[in-house]
Amino acid sequence: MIIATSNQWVLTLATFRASGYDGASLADIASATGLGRSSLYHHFPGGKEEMASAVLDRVDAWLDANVIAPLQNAGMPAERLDRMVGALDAFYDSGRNRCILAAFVVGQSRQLLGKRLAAVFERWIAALAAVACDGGVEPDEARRRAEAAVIAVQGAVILAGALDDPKPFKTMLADLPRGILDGGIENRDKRA
Amino acid sequence: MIIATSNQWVLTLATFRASGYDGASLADIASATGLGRSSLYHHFPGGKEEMASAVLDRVDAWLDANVIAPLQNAGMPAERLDRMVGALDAFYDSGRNRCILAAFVVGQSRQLLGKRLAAVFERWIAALAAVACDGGVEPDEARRRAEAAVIAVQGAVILAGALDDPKPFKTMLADLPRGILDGGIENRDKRA
DNA sequence: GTCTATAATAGGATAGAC
DNA sequence: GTCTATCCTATTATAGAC
Repeated sequence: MIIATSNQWVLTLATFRASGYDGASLADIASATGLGRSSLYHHFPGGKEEMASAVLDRVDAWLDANVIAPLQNAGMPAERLDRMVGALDAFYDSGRNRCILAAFVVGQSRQLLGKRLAAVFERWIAALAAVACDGGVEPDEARRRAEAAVIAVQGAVILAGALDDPKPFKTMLADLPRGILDGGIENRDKRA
Repeated sequence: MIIATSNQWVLTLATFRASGYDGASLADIASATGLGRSSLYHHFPGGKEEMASAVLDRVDAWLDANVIAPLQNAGMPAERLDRMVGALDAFYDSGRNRCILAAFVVGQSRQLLGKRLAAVFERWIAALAAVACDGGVEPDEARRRAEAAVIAVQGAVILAGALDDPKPFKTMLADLPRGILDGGIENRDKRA
């Protein structure tokens, strides 16, 4: 299927990101990818639901390759976190893109994909908590900081989108490693 | 208009919150409020767009009365923040409800209401920053902490919704005042 | 694998009786 | 102020030619 072997899945992702599941019509997806509506059904007999699921498959794989794996690689905790930060900066275009996970938590897609969305967040949080543990943080506190980091990413994407200004997202990303390893941003205004 | 003078606007709000603007059909709103579709048009000749705008009016008023005003009232900064925390806990039902602002940032409602959504966030951030200033925080840092607090609320609602678990939201709310006044959560694991 | 054509339905909106 | 009936368009989905 073409969406699995070309960049067209990125265009489909962009459509769902901007419009949500309910707001993205097949005409929108057809227009974004350059395919006819019938061609979409050839690749995804299950219709829009299968398209959204396929996009989530790709996002899942992207997260594994660009977030989970780098967090688990060798290196100092701070270096591993920096790799994740770089990947997130690209994925969200420094805050100019919405989050597909947040978009899918609303409306019909919540019923269709809710379980998978929870699993994605759980995996991300677990990988972040493991890095915090490697950095010497107690397990319970590591989990709290990992949740806080994921919360910060999601919230910053919302705020940057609402204000139409990437700054809050950039600030959040810059503070993220310290939040995991030092437990806060208490030293930010004292740094060089 | 009945939605402005009864609790039916809350039911309309709930529909938009759960389904987003594009996902909430007039049949859904009619069913939630108990009104027929034509009755809705009697109150809102502008259709769904006007209904969403009216809901946002009410949310705006709710924010003024329950968040902005308490933050500006007399009292210690910590007490003012606690009042906001209590209001947010009720509004989001301890994390079981989605955020209408986040829902409206996606899809068609973004085009319709984007400017107003930005204004709501700006007002909220400004009020929080003022409290931080009253607590002795420098203006630039106060603004950063205020943004971080709003980000935390938005992100925690997303995560709690995705995990179908209110815990991340409750943890976030408990840490919010410290984040504003102390600049982080560095003392959480040391508290009683 | 992509297209045109077309069905079938859902959604937004209006008219007019009561 | 609410209802029934209706219109129109958008949307999902399918059939079948190429």
